Amino acid sequence: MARRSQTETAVLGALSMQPMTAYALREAIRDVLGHFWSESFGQIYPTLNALEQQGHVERREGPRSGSSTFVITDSGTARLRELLSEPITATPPRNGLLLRLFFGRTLGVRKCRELLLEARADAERSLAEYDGLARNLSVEEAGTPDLPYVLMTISAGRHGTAGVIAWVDEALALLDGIPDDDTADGGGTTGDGDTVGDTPTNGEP
Amino acid sequence: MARRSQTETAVLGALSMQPMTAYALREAIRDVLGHFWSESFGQIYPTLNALEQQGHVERREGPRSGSSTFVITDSGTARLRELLSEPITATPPRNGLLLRLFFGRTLGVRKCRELLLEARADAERSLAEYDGLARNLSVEEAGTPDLPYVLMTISAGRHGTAGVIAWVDEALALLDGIPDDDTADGGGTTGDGDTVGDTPTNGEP
DNA sequence: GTTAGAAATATCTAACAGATACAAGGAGCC
DNA sequence: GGCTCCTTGTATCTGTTAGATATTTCTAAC
Repeated sequence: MARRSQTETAVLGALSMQPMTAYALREAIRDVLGHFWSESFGQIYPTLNALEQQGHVERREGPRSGSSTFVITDSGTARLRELLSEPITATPPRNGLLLRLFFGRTLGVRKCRELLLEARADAERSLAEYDGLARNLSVEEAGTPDLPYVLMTISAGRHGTAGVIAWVDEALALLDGIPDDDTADGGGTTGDGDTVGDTPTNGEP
Repeated sequence: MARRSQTETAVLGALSMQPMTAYALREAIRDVLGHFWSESFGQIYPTLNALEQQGHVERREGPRSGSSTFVITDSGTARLRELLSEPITATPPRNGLLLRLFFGRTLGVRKCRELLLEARADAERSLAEYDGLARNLSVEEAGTPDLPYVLMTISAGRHGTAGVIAWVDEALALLDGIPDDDTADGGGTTGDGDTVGDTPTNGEP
């Protein structure tokens, strides 16, 4: 049945926790699911209209004139259960950091090192964030039936990030084994323009 | 300058290693960069045409009539270096597994456990793949200047996958702490249809 | 020699991200 | 009061991308 809209699942899921306006929906998805999911306005509005037509959500009077709050219906809840049970559509990978490192010989050792250090700093920042979040929620939301599921997703983030940190250190060690002059930009302080232009690709007789 | 086509970078990068037809390009991207990058035909052909017009690649006689092999030019190499130096455009996260687990109370404990076990099986499979790949390349490509960079990207896959495995075990432990009857589908052996339809959402007096 | 499949080119649709435009109401400021 | 800025809120448009699909030619098996 071709390609399914993933947005539908996220929207129904968010509405299953609380009725909201489209705007609040985006905020909720960004703030709560943000570590592993994202939606844009361009998707949310058409999806809400479609869901309304199918009777999966209902439009109610919003907090101000011209605004509407959306409420999930029984058929919407059933639909959500259905969507959650569908096989996972894997999103094709697109890791800009790894793409740059793969062509690291063209990019140059120095820039690779910078990218790696930056990645580690990012990872350490979000690791602290995950830890704080988990600690807070465990206290504030203790006993909530959703808590273990939420903690699961946070744990996923934590482990992923820890993996990144471990990897960066290994990658930096690998980088240290490469002579600087083997690159397109061997650490020259001026931008570039001297060593650039050839890299004979191969020359083993 | 708004949103840049990431495809351009991957295409130029692949052509920087070897001249290829568009078809071979897709194959190479899938097989070599597949662990962290993906491209589709729908992107590759227009991108090649644009790159040709800009003089970054040249079209040569292909291996059969009507087919063409693309060769990167000097200006293309320079362009690649430029693109690699651009700031990384982060792809918005979209993890279908975590989305399902987050709404795990709606999905049901049993299905969550299935998803987690499946994820671990996948992870173990690709972990073995990464290890084998790293071992092979270290021998076969020993001394190639690109080797350390390739090993870096493989190491990233390894660490990420190892993180998934560690996480799954933690998540399964969390799941075990949830009583089965707290869910929408408490382990009934028949598909569904009996317990489905309400879930009073809360009922603690 | 005919057919099965791989190599190869090409296009179309739907999904999606991000930017942007716009309106209305509240908060602070002069 | 009038001004501006910020937040809430709705809505659309463009460019990017994934994946499906149609079509042709070459190769190899039968």
